[in-house]
Order: sequence, then structure tokens, then C-alpha cells
Amino acid sequence: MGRSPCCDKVGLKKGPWTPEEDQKLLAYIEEHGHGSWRALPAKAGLQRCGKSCRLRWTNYLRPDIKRGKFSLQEEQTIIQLHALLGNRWSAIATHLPKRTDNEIKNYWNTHLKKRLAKMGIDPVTHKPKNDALLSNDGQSKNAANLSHMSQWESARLEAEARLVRESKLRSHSLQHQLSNNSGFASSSSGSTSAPIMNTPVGSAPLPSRSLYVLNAWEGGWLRSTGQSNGGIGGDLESPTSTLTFSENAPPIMTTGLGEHSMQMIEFVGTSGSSEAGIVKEGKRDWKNYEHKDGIENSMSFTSNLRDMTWTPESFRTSVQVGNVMAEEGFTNLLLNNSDDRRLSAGGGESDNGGGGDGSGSGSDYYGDNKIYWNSILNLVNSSPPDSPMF
DNA sequence: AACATGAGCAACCGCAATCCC
DNA sequence: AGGGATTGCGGTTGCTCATGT
Repeated sequence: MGRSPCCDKVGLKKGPWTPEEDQKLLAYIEEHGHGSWRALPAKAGLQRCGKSCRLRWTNYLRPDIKRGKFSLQEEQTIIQLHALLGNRWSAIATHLPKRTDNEIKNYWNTHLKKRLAKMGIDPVTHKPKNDALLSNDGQSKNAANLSHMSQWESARLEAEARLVRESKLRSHSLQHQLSNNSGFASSSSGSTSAPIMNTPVGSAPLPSRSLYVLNAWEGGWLRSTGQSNGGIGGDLESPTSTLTFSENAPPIMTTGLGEHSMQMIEFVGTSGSSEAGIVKEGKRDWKNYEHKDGIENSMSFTSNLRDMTWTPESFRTSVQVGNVMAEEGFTNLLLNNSDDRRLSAGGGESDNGGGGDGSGSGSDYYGDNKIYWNSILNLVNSSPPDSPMF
């Protein structure tokens, strides 16, 4: 535990990498793999610490990195995921598989954050800056409920992200292991955490706080830049779309989006149930949530659902009815939760004044985006099976 | 042309989680 | 179980380049 004794810094080079150093590092990793980063620099003939080498590799030299401008779809994904996950850049990065967390973090800090601020949206809370004017009645209650949903979704997405990471590492060995063992067994010597549970695969992020932001993004920023959103999914690639774990125990909730399966995590907060749905190594992941904002909130979310007479059971029932029903049910739950649903598809700064329209007319910004999200869901449902997004 | 300022981005730092003996 | 070693992650720094004055 404790601080890692970083490499002996004496005589080690810092600062920008030269092409020669890059070449050495590349050549070594191509031939030997990176193995122990600590030992790598000496073997590769580099006057760098292992940490620096690892960073250079993961953020720059790795062959599967896409560089250059972020696409509209990538921007939207980042915003949406940031609304759900906060500054969990690595988790966000797993949904933009060719981007590094560092790159996404930089892009957020230098571009998106400022742009949102310009649009009158708090980049931290993803709410309109005058959201504080919301009255203290049902709206705030709705907002609280949605906040819990957001936390739930946050936990789900993070679990999914971990699953994606793991699946990449062990995609080849998994089948063999599963043939001998019904559970997931850790086989990697690297830092691994196993897939957690019946995890959503290929699921579209569900509405949350990001609703307002995305709508405003579309209505405001995109309009101003003349960009259209005709191609959600465009070059966006979600690694989750390629994964299925059907060999797992039957999921608590299973549905599909078009031809794509979607499995949901059970977040029922009863004491015994967690063992049923969470494989052993998954518990390690959930420790994180316990330490941070995870399982307790997830459980409180569950109880909150019950308060709303929206139990996981009812969710399960509804999602089993049909594919579309599944998504629409949850979406409608979110969207119908607002007292006043102005179905204005417009957004942007003008809408900002209306969303928090000061008059307290009952409109909230979650409810203003039904059309937007329905369009997203329609795209989801209608996207071709080989769509890179789902 | 010279300087100031700001944006963008690569890289570093240090904490925390996890691995492994 | 305990502790050192390793890795992952997020915040921050500092360099480079573009733009403005």
C-alpha cells in the first residue's frame, strides 16, 4: 500500500519524447510486449522511468489510437457520459475506444467545458446555471429522483466500462475458461478485475441530467455551427456493442435493442441478492462503489424507485414485454416524471431561459427533451445490426 | 518586429487500487 | 494477513504555437 516508490529519478530524462525514444519504445514493445513497465526502460535502452514509458505508450504510441479532431458524435458522447460519470475519464474513454482518457480529459477541459459554460450550462452539474431558481416543490423532487437514476446509470456505465476493459484483455481465453468453469476466472497477471455480473451490453446511455445539455447542444451549438445530428452513431464506436456474455447466468433483466441484446444489472438492494448476480471478482468492483458513490446510492436509488412505485420488478416486467417497450418504458419514466412536458425540440440559450423560466411554471429541463431522446431511441432501434454504435 | 496573452496538448505528479509474494 | 511492488487514474503543470496588441 501507500505511495509507489517511483523510479529512481536520478539521471532519467523527463519532458517531451523524441522520435528516437518513441522508436525505441515502439520497437521494444512490438518485439517483447511491455511486460513490467519498471523493467522496460533499461531493456529498451531508454533513459526514462517506466511510468513515463507506460504513459507515452498508452497515450500516444499505441497503434489503436485515433488522433485528430473529435467528431460531433464523440463530443455528444463525452458530454453525456460526463453528465453521468463525472470526471471518470477512463470510464468515459472506454466508450470512445480509440481515444485515450488523457485526450478526452484535455478535450473536455479545453473545449467542451468552455462551450457548455458559454451556453449557460454548468459543466459540473450539467444543469442550467439558473437552475438554482427552481422552486422547492415537486420539481426538485423529480430532480432528486432523476439524480438517483443518474447515479444508478452511472454505476451501470462504469460496470459496463470495466467489463469492456476486461473483455478486451481476455476475450480469447474466456471461452476456454468458460468451458471448464461457469464463472469468470482471473487469468491475467496484469491488473484485472473480472466482469462483474450480468452486465448491460450494447445499451444506449439512458436519459439523465445530460438531457438538457444534449438538447441545448443540438438546439444551440449545433444550430449555430450548422452541424446536424443526422448520424448519431456515425463513427462512434462503442466497444460494448461487440460483446455478449450470454453464457452467464440468466440476467435479471434482459431485453434487446433491435437485434442487439441488452442486459441490465440488477441493483436490487436486498442483502442476499448481490451474491446471486455478482460473481466473486465482481465484488471487488463493487467495493469501489461502496467507497465512492456506488452501491449505497444504487440501493438508495432502488428504494427511491419503490417510493415512486417503480420497482425493479415492474421494470423487469415492462422490459420483458418487448424491445421498444423496454427503452420507452424507462425513458418515459424519466421524461414523464416532469409535471410539464413542453415538447419543444428547440434548445440552446433561449431555451435556457425557458427551462428555468423563473416563472416556476412547472417545466423542468428533463421533460423538455422527450422528442430528442425519442429520436435517439428511434435511431437506436432502427440502427442496422452492424452499426458501430450498438 | 517585439512582446503579451491565451489555447491546446503532452507529460508529470501523486494518490489509490490492485497484485503478488 | 501484511506489506512492498505495480498499475490505473485524475489533477496539474509547463511547453509550444497562434493570435492580439
